[in-house]
Amino acid sequence: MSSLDRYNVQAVEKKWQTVWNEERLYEAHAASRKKFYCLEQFPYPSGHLHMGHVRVYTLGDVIARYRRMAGYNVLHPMGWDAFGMPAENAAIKSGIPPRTSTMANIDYMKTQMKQMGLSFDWSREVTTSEPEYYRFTQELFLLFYDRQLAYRKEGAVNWCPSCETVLANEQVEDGLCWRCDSVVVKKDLTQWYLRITDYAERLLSSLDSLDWPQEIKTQQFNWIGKSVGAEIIFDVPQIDQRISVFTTRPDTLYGASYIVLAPEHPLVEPLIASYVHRDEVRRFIAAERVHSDIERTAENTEKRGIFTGSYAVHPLTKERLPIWIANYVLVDYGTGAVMGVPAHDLRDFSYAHKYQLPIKIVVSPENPDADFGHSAYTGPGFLIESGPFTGMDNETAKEAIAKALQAEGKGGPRISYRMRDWLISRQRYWGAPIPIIHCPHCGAVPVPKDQLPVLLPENVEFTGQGASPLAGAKDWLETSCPQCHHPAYRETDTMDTFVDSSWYYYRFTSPHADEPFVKTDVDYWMPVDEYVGGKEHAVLHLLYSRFFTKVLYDAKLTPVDEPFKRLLAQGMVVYHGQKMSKSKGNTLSPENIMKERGADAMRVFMLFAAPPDKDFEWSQEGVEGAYRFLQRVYRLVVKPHSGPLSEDARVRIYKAVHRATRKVTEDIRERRAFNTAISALMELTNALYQDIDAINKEEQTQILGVLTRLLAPFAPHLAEELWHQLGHEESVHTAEWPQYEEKWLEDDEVTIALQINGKVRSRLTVPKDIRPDQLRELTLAEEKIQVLTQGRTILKVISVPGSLVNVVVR
RNA sequence: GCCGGGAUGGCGGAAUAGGCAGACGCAGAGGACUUAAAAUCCUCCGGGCAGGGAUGCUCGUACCGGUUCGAGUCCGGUUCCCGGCACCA
Repeated sequence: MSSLDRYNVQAVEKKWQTVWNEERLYEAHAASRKKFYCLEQFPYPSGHLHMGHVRVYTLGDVIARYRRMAGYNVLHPMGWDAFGMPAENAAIKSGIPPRTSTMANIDYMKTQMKQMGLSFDWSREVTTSEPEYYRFTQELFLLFYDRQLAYRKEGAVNWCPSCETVLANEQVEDGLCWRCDSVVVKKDLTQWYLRITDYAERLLSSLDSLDWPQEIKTQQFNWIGKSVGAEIIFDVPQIDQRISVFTTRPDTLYGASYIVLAPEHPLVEPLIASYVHRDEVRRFIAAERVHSDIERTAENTEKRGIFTGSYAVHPLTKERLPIWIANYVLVDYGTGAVMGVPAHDLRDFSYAHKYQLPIKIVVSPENPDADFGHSAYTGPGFLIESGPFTGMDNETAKEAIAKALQAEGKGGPRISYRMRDWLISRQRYWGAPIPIIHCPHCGAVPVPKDQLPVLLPENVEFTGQGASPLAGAKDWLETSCPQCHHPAYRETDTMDTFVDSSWYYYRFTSPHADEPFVKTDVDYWMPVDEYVGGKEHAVLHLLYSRFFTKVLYDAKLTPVDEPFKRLLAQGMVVYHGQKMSKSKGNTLSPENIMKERGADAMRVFMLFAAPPDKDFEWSQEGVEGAYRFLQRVYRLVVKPHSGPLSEDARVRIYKAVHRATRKVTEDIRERRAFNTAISALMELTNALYQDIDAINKEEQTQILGVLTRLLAPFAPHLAEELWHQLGHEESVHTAEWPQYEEKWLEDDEVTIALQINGKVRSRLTVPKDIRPDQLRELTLAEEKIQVLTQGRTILKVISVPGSLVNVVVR
C-alpha cells in the first residue's frame, strides 16, 4: 500500500492545531445570534490530564462543535479550579511556592488540551487562584454577608487531622475525608458558614424542572432530606425551661414515655446541676463525646444512655416523663432532643427495652396480630388510648395533634431538613482569604469592597504544622479596623475551593470585567445549556452552584434561578476492571495514546465505546479499531474513484447519506448518544465503499463533503484535513451542518414482516403507502402463509403499515 | 433498612413510541492480494436440532408469573451488581 493510502496522524493533527490557534477559530463573539453555552467542569491543575478529563472534555467538545456548525453562537470556555491543597502540600514538601507550581501545571495541561483538539475559547480562560478572579470571590462573599447569608458560629465541626483543616458535611464520606480518607474527628471551633439551609425548600422544589439524570436529582433530594412533622414542647418546671423535640410522628404523642437529649444538648448541664448523680452523668457525656461520628452513628452501635434525674411534662396529658441523655440522639439534627415512643419507633423500642422504660401502644394496626412484644409497630392504623384523638386514623391524627399543640402554644407543624449549613472556612493558605477584619471593638467587620482583593501574602512559611500559614504572616495579619481604625487583625481562614467553583460559569460570560460579571453578558449567555461533568459532584459542586445561583437571582444579578439547564453526568473510565488511580498503578497516559494513534482516534474510541453516562473499560484494541476506521475514511475520501455510473447506486448513496445525517444530528442534539452516532458514520462509510464509484465526480465531492462534516465534531483534525483536500478554503468547523431531506428518508417500497401468532414466518416487499386491507390480502395470499395457515382458523389479522402483519390462528 | 440506577452473544454495546433481538465495533474463523508477512479488501460469526446444501425448525434479552395479536421494552414478585442516604427522630 502506498503512502497515499494512509495519513500521517501526528503531522495532520499538529498542522491544524497550529492553524486553529492562529486563527482563534473558537472564540465566542458579541451577543448576536441564538446562543449556546456549553461547559465542562473545569479541572484542578494537577499537572497532567487523566483519562477522566479526556472523557469529559471530549464529550463537551462534540456538543460545542456540533452547535457551532449548526449556526449557534457558542460559548465553550475553559479555566482552572486552581486553589487547593495539593499545591500547598507540594510547597510544604519541596518549598516551591503554590502559585509557581500551579502556573506550571496549568501551562502543561493547556498544551495537552490543545493536543486533544478541544475547541475552547482561550481568550476567556480564568484561574481561580489569581487575584483578578478571587477578588470577586471575596466580593461575592460580601454579598452573602450583606444578605445575612454568611455568618460565624461556634460548634463541633468536622476536622481532618491529615489535611489540618475543617470540612463541610458534604465533604465527609462515611466518616472519612473526601480527599485523603483520614478519619474525620469533631472539634469545637468558630467557623464561617453560608446559610444554604435557607434555600433548602427551593433547592428541593426546583429539582423537578431540571433536565438532569434522575440519579443525580435523587442524590440531591436525599441529601437535602426533607421531613414533615411537628415540634412538640415539653415543659420542665424544675428548672423553668422547655425542651423542644422534633418528630415525624406527632400521632404517637400519647405513646411517649420518656424524653431523650443529645449529650451535647445545651439544657443538659442546667438539668443535672442539682442532681445527686451529676458527676456520673458528666462522666457518661465525656465518654460518649470521645467516639467519632463513624462509631456513634453506625447502625449496630449499642444504644447507651443515662437518666438525668429530671422530668418533663407531657403537653397534653400532663404526665411526668423522665428525661434521659443518650448517644443515639444527634445534637445537630432537628432540635437535638426526641420524645421516646417505644411502641412505634424501632430505636426507641430497643432503648426502652434495655432500660426498662414503659412501652405504651397508641396505634393499632388494621390487622391486629402485630407482635408488640418483640418490636415496634411503625405502620398505619387507628389511635387508641389517645384522649380526644382515640379512634382517628393515624395520618389524620398527625395533623390534628400538631394543630392542637399549636393552639396550646406547645409547638405545631414543622419541617426539618437533613442538610446543614455550608461550612466554608479552611485553615489553609492556598485559597481565597475571607475578607473580614476582626476588631477588638467592632467585632467581625467586612473589608470594604473598594479595598479588595485581600491579597494572599507571598512570603509565608509552609511548615505543615498547626494553623494556617496566614496566621504567621505578621505584616499581613495586622491591619486596622475599617470602622474605628484601631489596630485589628485579619481573618486567617481561607474559603473552601467549592466557593470558587460555585460561580466560575458566570465569570466566563465576562472574564475581563471590573466586576464579578456583567449583567448584559449574563442575561445573554446564562443558563449553561449543556453542562458536562462527573457524578462525584452530585451533592458538592452541583448543589453549591445551584445555591449560589439562587442567591444571585434574589440579588437580581442573574435572570436564571438554575445555572445548568441540562446536565450530562459522564461515567468513569475503567482499566483492567478498576477505576484508574495512581495507587492501583493502572493509569494510562493520554499522551502516549495520542502519540501512537492520534487525538482523533482516542476521541472516537472514547465516544464509541459506551454511552456517555456509563462506565466503560478502556481497550487498546478499541483504539486500534477507531484508528482503522479513520484511516478507512481517509482512503475513501482521497482515493480517486471512478467506474460505470449507476442510478440505483446513486439512490442508495443518497438514502444512506440522508439517513446518517438524521441519525448523527439527532444523536448529538437530543440523545447525546455519541456511540450510535459514530456507528451511523461507520455504516455510512461502509455504504459509500460499496457504491461511491458509481456516481459522477461532482456528486462524489459533495457526498464526501457531507461525510466529512458529520465527522467533524468527533475527529476534528481528520475532518479539517479532508475538507481542505475536497477543495474548501474555510474551516470545516465553521461550515454549515448538513441538512437531511425527508424525501430520501422514505422508501417507495418497504419490507413487511409476516407473522403467524407473533412469529416471523415470511417477508413481503410492498409499496410504502399500501392500504391495510390490500396488505392483509397480499399476506393471506402469500405462499408460505398459505401453507402454514392451511386447515387452521384465522381469528384475527393485525396489520401495522410499514412494519408487519400478524395473522392470529388457532 | 430506605431511595435511585442496572443485568442483552466470547467482549463493548444497538434496538429512540409495545412491532423483524443482537446494528456498529472488538476478538475469532475463512477467502482474495502478496514470494512471504503486515496492511488492505471480501465473507462468516448467540445456542440446539434437522439437512449434502441453500435453508428450515426451535430455544434465547438475570429468574418466576401476568397483560397483549405481539414484551428486551409495560405490570406484579424474586435474585444479583453498582451508586446514594442511614440511630436523621
